[in-house]
Amino acid sequence: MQNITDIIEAYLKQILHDQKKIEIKRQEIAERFDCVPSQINYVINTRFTIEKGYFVESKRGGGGYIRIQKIVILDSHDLLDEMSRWIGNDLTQQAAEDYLIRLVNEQLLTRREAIVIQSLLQKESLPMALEDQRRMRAHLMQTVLQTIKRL
Amino acid sequence: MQNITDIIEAYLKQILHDQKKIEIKRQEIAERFDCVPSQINYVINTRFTIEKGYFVESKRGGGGYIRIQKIVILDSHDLLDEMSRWIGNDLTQQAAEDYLIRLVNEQLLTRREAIVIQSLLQKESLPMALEDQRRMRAHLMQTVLQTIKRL
DNA sequence: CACCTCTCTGACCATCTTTGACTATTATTT
DNA sequence: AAATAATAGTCAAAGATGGTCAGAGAGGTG
Repeated sequence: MQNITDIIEAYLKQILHDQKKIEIKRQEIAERFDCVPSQINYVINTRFTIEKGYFVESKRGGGGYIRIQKIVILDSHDLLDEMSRWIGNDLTQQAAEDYLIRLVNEQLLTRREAIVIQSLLQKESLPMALEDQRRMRAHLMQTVLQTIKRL
Repeated sequence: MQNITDIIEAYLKQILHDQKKIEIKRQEIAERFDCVPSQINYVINTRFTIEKGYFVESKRGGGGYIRIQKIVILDSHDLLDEMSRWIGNDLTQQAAEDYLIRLVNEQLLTRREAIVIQSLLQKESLPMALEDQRRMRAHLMQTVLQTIKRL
């Protein structure tokens, strides 16, 4: 946890812990952590994705901003359907892990369950060409989502 | 006990004696013991395997690490290893269900966990020729058995 | 000595992070 | 309306780690 990305991520999440939404100025954050502005984009693109449950908006030009919100979906059924739609028929290993973590946070899965599922979705478990792997992973994840509904 | 592998192994295990988990930087350890970085991989691959009761994770790139955890060896590991042997690389849907029921009875899985796994091993989840399906199912089940060890 | 197994090394690969030049968009000023 | 200023976005290259693998080296055994 000495790389800037993790530090900035922690900083933003800590704020989001108290507030549901934050609005930052890219340049300001970059200055505060002494990094280039595009670093902030990297943090957002890798740590505040839809898979992880965040919604990001931004505006350029004078008075520009980046706004980050934690997505709250009250009805778990809806969350499962949303996830299903997001996934479609293509899913990377990283995205799968992010979704599983989200499901654990939403208490739709236990940590143990997520670990087992994750192990089945990792590339070592899907011995096939990369493209097929992602399709297969998506297919299995869809099954998981449907199964959770009946648990 | 004069070769570097043993020395590094002892060093790491001594730390693991006090802590359940350690996180190292490959390069740092290599420097400390004056060896090439890949030596660390050798140590890990030969001395910190799942069979020996260790679980290892890592991350590359800036802020990368290697994390080693000691997992508790249970008697039930024998059962898991036996099942693994029985299954080999071919598993029917019915047999899979039977194994899962057994695992639930042995309290190695919860009912919910078994249901999720079963849903992933059913034929609808494995869209491929029947023969491949059975091989794939066996492969996934093997993953499950290994994963259970570190739950 | 011949042979086998375990260890060690280094070249090459894969993945994640950081940086900066260039681009796109919006607001403000002329 | 056009020019300028103020922001944010994109992308590819460089940097920072860890992983793999094949071959060389070392130690033991018949």
